[in-house]
This record gives sequence, C-alpha cells and structure tokens, in this order.
Amino acid sequence: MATMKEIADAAGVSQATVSRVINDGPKVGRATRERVKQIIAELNYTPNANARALATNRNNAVGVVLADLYEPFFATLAHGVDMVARENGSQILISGGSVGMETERKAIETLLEHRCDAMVVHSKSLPDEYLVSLSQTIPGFVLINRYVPAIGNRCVWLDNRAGGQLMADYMIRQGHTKFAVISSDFSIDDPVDRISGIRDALAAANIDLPESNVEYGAPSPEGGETAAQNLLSTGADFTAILAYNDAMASGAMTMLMDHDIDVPNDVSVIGYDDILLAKYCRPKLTTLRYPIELMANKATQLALDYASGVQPEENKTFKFKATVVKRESVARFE
Amino acid sequence: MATMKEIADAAGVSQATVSRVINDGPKVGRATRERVKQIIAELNYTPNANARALATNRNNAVGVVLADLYEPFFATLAHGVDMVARENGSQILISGGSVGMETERKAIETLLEHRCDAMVVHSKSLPDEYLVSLSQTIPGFVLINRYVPAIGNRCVWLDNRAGGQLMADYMIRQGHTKFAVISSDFSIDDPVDRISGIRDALAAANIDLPESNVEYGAPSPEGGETAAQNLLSTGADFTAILAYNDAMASGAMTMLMDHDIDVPNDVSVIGYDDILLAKYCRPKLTTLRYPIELMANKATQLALDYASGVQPEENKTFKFKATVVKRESVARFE
DNA sequence: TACATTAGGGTAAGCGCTTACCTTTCGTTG
DNA sequence: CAACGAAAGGTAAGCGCTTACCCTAATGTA
Repeated sequence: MATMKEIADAAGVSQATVSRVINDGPKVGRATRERVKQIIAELNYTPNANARALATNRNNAVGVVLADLYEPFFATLAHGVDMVARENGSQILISGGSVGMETERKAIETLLEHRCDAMVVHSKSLPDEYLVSLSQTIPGFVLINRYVPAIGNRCVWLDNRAGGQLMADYMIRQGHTKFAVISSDFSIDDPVDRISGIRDALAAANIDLPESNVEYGAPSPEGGETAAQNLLSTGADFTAILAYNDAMASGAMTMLMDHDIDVPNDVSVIGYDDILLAKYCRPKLTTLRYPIELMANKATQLALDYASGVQPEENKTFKFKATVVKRESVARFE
Repeated sequence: MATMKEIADAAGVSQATVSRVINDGPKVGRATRERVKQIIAELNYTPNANARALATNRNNAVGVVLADLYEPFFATLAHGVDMVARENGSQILISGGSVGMETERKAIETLLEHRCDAMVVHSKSLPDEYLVSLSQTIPGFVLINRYVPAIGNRCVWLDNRAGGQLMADYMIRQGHTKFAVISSDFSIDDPVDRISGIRDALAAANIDLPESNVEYGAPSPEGGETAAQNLLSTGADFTAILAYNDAMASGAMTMLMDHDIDVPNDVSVIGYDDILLAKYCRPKLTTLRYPIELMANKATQLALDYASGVQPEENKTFKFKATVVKRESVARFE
C-alpha cells in the first residue's frame, strides 16, 4: 500500500505538500495540486487513518457504546448516530457488550484506546462517579438514555416517569378504570420510573392498582406472554394492560387472543417504544413513541460539538418526552 | 492522557519493557511485570490503539460495509459480525451508505484508510472487477450476500435460486396449482434469481405462471400492499402468493384481509427472510429462513482467518441455503 | 574452572502522517 | 529601484507505539 512519501517522490514534491493537497490545505499552487492529485489516483494511494490519528491526536470517529445491535431499539440508536456522524464526515466505531458493569466498562475502554474524540454511550450499569470521571477525560463524552445530575449537560434522556404517566392518562381518558401492568424485571431504572409515572397518574384519578395486577417478566415477547398468562391465571380483573415495551405488549396480545380475548374490544393494550414491530403486529399496537433516533441525532451532534471545543452549558440538559401513537390495540371503554 | 513513556519513567524501566508487559510479551521478570501493572493502574493509562496500529501495521478491527442499520436485516448481519469479532478480541468498524456505487465505494475506502485487516462487505452495486481487485490488496476481504466467481472462496452467499425453487416446491406439495408472485423492482440479482428458481420448480411440475400473475413493487409492506392490490384488480386467479420478502408478504396479507380474503384458507402466502416481523404479524408468516446471522458469523471468521494469513482454498465457496419455516400463513389446498 | 546459555532488560529505528518554522521567488509599492 | 510581503513549498521534529538487536549477569555444563 503506497505511502505519502512515495507519492511525494513520484510527484517531485515534499511530503508536506502532498499532505496539504490531501487535506485541502493552503500553500499549494494550482498546478502542483493537480499533479499530486493525479499521482495519487494513479498510484491508488489511500491515506493511513491511523497515522493521521496519531499525528493529530484525534480520530475522526464517533464511538458508540450499546448493548446489542440485534435489538431493533439499539439498531435504531446506532442508525441515528450513524446519520449525523456521516454528515460530519466521521465514521462510527461500535463497541458492544450486553448490559453489565464489566462489558460496559470494557466497551468504553476500547473506544478510549482508539482515542475517539466523540462518544455516545448507552450505559445502564456503570456507576455515576465513573461516568463523571470519564467526562473529565473525554471532552466529547455524551450519555444517551441516562440522566446523571452532575453532568446533566452531557445527558440525552427520556423522561420515563412522564411517559408512564402519559400512557396511564391516555388510557384513563379512553374510559378505562381497571388496569394491569406488565413490567420488566431488569434491574435498571426505566421500569421503575415508568411504573412510578403510572401510579402517579392512577392515583391522581383515584384509581387503585392492586399489586396482584402487576406482573414482571423478561422484556421480550415471551416475557409478555408469560406475564399475561400469569395475569389471566390469577384471575386479575382488568380492561387495560400497560406494557413495559412493545415486545412485551405484543406477547401479551398473542396470549390474550389465544384465550379468545379480543384486543382491543375486551382488553386494550398499550406498548412503549414504538419499534417497527408495533406497526406490523396485529392488531397494530398503540404505543408511546420513544424518539430514540432523534435522541441519537442530538447526542451525536452534542458529542461532536463538545469534542470540537464547544463548552457544555451549565444547568442544561436534554430531556425528551414520549408521545402517544394511536393505532389499533386500544379501544374506548364505555 | 498518560503515555507509555510516562509509565516507563514512573516504573524506572524502559518503554520496551512496558510494551512487553502490556502485550503479555516475554523477557519481563515477575516482579517487574507486577510493578509495571501497578503503575499502569495508578496512572490510569490506556494504550493508544492508533499508535499501535501504526507500528504494527494492523488494526485489530473488522470493518463492515452495509447499507443501513435501520433495516433489521442489516442489524442482524452486523450483530453476527460483532459476535465473532468480539470473540476474537476485535472491534467492529461500521461503514454504511445506502445501496449505490459511490456510497459503497466510499464506505470501503474509509475502511481501507483505517487499514482494517478483516473486512466483511455487503455490496450490491460495485462491479465484480473492482471487488476482485480489492481482494488482492486486502487479505481479509470477504463478501457477504454476493457471489463473484473469480473470488468464490471469499464469498458467503445464499443460493437464491434454490430458495425460489424451495418455496415454490413447498407450496406445490401443499396442493397449490394457481400461483401469483410478488417480487421486488430493485435492480439487483436477488429477485431475478428467486423468480428463476420459482419458474424452475413450477415448470418441473407442469404449472403455468402467467406473466399477469407476477407483480413488482418496492420491497416493503407498502410495496406488498400495492402489488397485492394490483393482482386483485386485474382479476388474477391464484390460491398462493410467493412474496419476495417478509415485508412484502405482510403487506400483501393486509391487503387480502382488507378484501375479506382469508389467509391462509382462501389464499396462502409465503415470505422470504424470516425477519422478526414474520413472527409477529397475523397470521404468523410461513417463510424461508435467511440464515444471515450464521452467514455473518461465517464471513467474519473467514475474514479474520484470511487476514491472519490463512490461504483461501481454491475452488471453494460458502453457499448457504434457505429453509422453510412453517407458521400460519400457508394452508393445504385440497 | 572456563565457557556457553539464557533470562531480563535496554537502545533506537522506524510506522506514516501533520505542522511549526524556514526559505525562496516574485509582484508591489513608495 | 530598494524594500517588503505574500505565495509556494521545503525541512524536520514529533505523535505513541513495537521490535530487531544488543548487553549483562546469573546459571548451567563439561
């Protein structure tokens, strides 16, 4: 693979000049520039990004830490990062690892090794202090889907509590009064926050949510099926199910329909996330849109800005809210 | 950010020794090794991957070229690459770009700049010769989802013709004799190959497929809806629809059901790909499983092997076949 | 006891770029 | 016409690692 020196020799100029041509720098005459470009094309030269990164001490790549591309949610997140990274001429470097302290730490470590100036990090397990300390070393460090007060201006997050409230309120407005909740048993904040929101809304409407009407399971369709089954077998009384996410909601619907319970006429179901699946399952799922792509865009832009020297503003944060997407899984209850 | 020299000074050893410690190299005494590790931890040192890549002329990252992470298909592909890359201690570097000569070329270019030793490339637009020439520069170059005869040993691909044949045969065995086909109007080989396979199977069974029973559309649910609608409005006569992919199949089913045509009892529908959607739409889609994750695993392993000096065997290729996944959208026709 | 190993470690030359700082050459200008 | 500044380009010192090669002292060996 040709090096810059070879180009320089072939063109009869110095390496510096070649470098200037490549980077569209100044101090190169029109004719020289053309000639060098010509030679570059002829010799099929490709600059070495590693050498460049070393020399400039920056690597025009934005690093992404996430759990698993297989999850449509993360794929969408990655897509959102990719879009704005590409607009800015950067690559993305994905470093994965299932949820878990060690894998997450390792994923960040790797990005650090590559000296990514911008980093969009999705971490549920790492302690606040660690993240705060990272943000001191890495100018372009941004968290997505998490709020750490000390570095609120580096957080792009969703107000899950407000989301929970919203979904409950919406169902209340549809006339429902008997609720069941299908939540995730993952030990992260999200399910807790969402349920808090739900309880807030129900309490405000004077509606009781018996503990027996709350089921926990894996945040997957199977988890949703099991949870719904549990609800059915304990004879819980409800006309509306608030699910932790679309996957669980879809599983729950399957189970209900398998028991000849009509969705939405007998029981209404609302999901959370609005992943592709919500549009394609039957009945189409009414859900809350988690604007993850938008959030990823924002986070990336932020990371890029901070990386390039923009100072994070004090007391600022980037909170997003979910919105209701009406489809077919919810009916008015008269 | 601390450098190796600082560690060396702090530990009172040479850089070389530090390097050896980091790389678990020989020639370091037990005591020294421990002391250096200690200092590394204290000073919070992270090796610079760029410098290392420059010095060793290899970058332990496998590059992936694909169209769009947003598509579940590509997300699964990326996931498949990620899994085996991680097992081998490599990162993945994703370089995207919608289908199209220029974006694809650029995506590869970027990976080249980073001197990825292993590359898993999904390209539909680039000409064969270009890909062949790339494979000469990049030892770890592997194509996924494409077969280029000259470098068959670097191709991990699906036999689409056999797939088409399989889906038709399966439907024939279910007793169907009147077929319609909904295909994609994308100008890539896949739809063409699949239809060829279908025609082969039908011909072998002496079944006619009138040109008017073949509709083309965008490979999306909407495209499937439109195609099905066209079929219905031209009064085509069929009891089985062979769709280009699950998205189109699902769209077609929607349209059929909207016209009070029961799936599968009036018309059976079979898809292709077995993406998540197939499991979640109603009725659940009978389809062909496209083992893309498996293929991605294979491709990555191959790329890594070739990159590390394994010589591609002559006259070898990595052809995968689709298999039928039976769900609910196909019924026997008596 | 004399000599060959070998374990442990240092030296320094790159890897392929970028860039601060010179140098040269002209066209201007007072 | 001398002095000057801009334009065009060269020089060379790194960036942070790896690694071939060299050196020393301790251990083994005949």
